[in-house]
Order: sequence, then C-alpha cells, then structure tokens
Amino acid sequence: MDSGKILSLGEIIRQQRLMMSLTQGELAKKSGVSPSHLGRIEKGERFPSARILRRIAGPLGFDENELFALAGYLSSPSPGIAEEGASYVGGGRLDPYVGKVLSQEPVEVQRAVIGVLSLLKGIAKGIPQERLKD
Amino acid sequence: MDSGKILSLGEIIRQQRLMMSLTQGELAKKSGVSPSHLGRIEKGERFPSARILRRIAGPLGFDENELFALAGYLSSPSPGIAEEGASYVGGGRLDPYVGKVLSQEPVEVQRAVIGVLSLLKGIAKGIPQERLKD
DNA sequence: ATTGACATTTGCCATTTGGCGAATTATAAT
DNA sequence: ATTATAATTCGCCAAATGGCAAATGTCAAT
Repeated sequence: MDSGKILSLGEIIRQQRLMMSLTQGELAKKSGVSPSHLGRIEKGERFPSARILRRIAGPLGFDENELFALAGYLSSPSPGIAEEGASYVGGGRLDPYVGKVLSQEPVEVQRAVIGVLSLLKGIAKGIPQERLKD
Repeated sequence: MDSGKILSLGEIIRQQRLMMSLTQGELAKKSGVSPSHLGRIEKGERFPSARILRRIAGPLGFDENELFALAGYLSSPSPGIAEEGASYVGGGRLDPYVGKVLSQEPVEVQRAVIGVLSLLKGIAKGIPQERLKD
C-alpha cells in the first residue's frame, strides 16, 4: 500500500478489518453483511449504503459518525456543532417550562401537539394583519 | 392527523417542509432532489438514502445527525439535543424532533403549545374510552 | 362555467446495491 | 508433488433508489 496515497473508503475498511485480525467471513458473521458484498466494497466495486455502514461500524471498531463522515454521508463532526448553534438562531432556545411540560407526555402526544401547531400556523397565515389586532 | 399514531419519516419530512412553508418544488430546488422523489418519500413509497437525507437536511432545518437518527441510519441522536433534553427531565423525555421544531419558534408560540396540549387533554377527557380505541 | 399557473402524483426505466451460489485463489498439512 | 480447507472473487439477478416527463389535482381569476 502506497503511504502517500489517499485511501478510498474500501481501502480504509479493508485496512481496519486486517487491523482487527478479521477475515471477510468473520466480519460477515459479526455484521450480518455477506462476504461477497464486503469483498466488493473493499475492492471499490460497490459503495456501501448507510444501512451496511451501520452494521459494520461496530465490529470494525468505528464510531458510526466517523464512518459516515468517511463515506461522505455526514459532514465532518465539528462543523456539525457549528450548525447546531446556527439552528437555534430564530427562536434561540427552547422555553424550559414548555420543555418540561412536554417531556412528561408520551412521544405520540408530543408529536401530535406539533401537528396541531403546524395546522394552526397554516390557519393563522390566512388571517389578515388587521384582524390579528382585534 | 391521527394523534395516536407515530409519525413515519416521510410524515416528519412533510410536516417539517410545511413548517418551513416550502412546496415540494421549492425544496427540490434548494436540495437538488427531484420533486417526484420528494413526493414519494413523503408518501412512504420510497425510503431516502443517506445521500438524499444529507441534501434535504439543511433546507429543512434538520441537523444531519438528527435526521439520520430519525431514519434509523444512526443509532444515537444528536448529543447536543440529547443533553438539552436531559436538562428538562421531569420524569419523561422530550422527543428530539419536537424540541427542535419548538426551539425554532418564538417564545409566544412555544408557550401556546401548552394551551394546545391542555385542549387536547380536555378533548380526550370528553371522549369515552371506547371511542379513543377507534 | 373556463382558463392558466402552480403543486403533486404517476408511469417508466436506468442505475446501484446486496445476497446466493459457484468458481477461483491461497494456505497448510502430508 | 497432492489434497483439503479456508478465503476471496465472480456471475447473476432481485429489489430498491432516484430522476425525467407526462398526467392529474388544486386554486385563483375571469
């Protein structure tokens, strides 16, 4: 292997598998992915889907986010944190009281509430601004 | 919308799109994903690959990790939101999606949600238990 | 009612993924 | 050298994804 060469995902996966002293067959057993598919992934003949990546991450000792980033499915983690900050620009933060009240409800109810809110927003859109002042 | 039903990924995506006041065509332009594919995803006729999720996450205001977790591609939700969720633990857990949607709203709207919740509870009280099972 | 613009859905098909089973290669034992 | 076993690769095809173009639905204006 050429040390100056950027490794493809398949090469990284093969390298890591060998580091873990696993054959393709053993990794297949541990991950539930077929040996032939693993071989093709390593050779670059197939590109693994997210479902496959998730299955091989554990046995290969990868963090899922890391492997998804290597595959190009996720942006690199540190910009993600920046984005997270940006995603709160509008309202900023969640009202603590609202969060507390909702967290005591089942998930179905929490999401139902969001559905109703969405509906109300749609309806509120159709109300002229003058009427809103009444 | 059936309040007793867990939302599918497609339903979440549609809901979020409507929350952002986007048509499928507008989201298509912003994300580079075809309108027909978006429609099928929302209707549950197709399941989005990781590549598609990555492209729609930004325009829909999702954190990538969060959307991947909703799709079942990643096992852990976004750590940031999980931490925030933990700080509101009053006995339950706040759904990450719900927390995200609400944190984008002004505080007045967030607190209006409590009224909506009370309303739903009041309505549920007035419905005989047999009717709730339908 | 019709018409036009816009939004959504559907038909179709090219491409890609993923697994079964067979073929080939590699390795160890004799 | 041969033989047996393990490991990897290859042929093939079903299933799923994703986009183009057409069809259908919705809504507002006339």
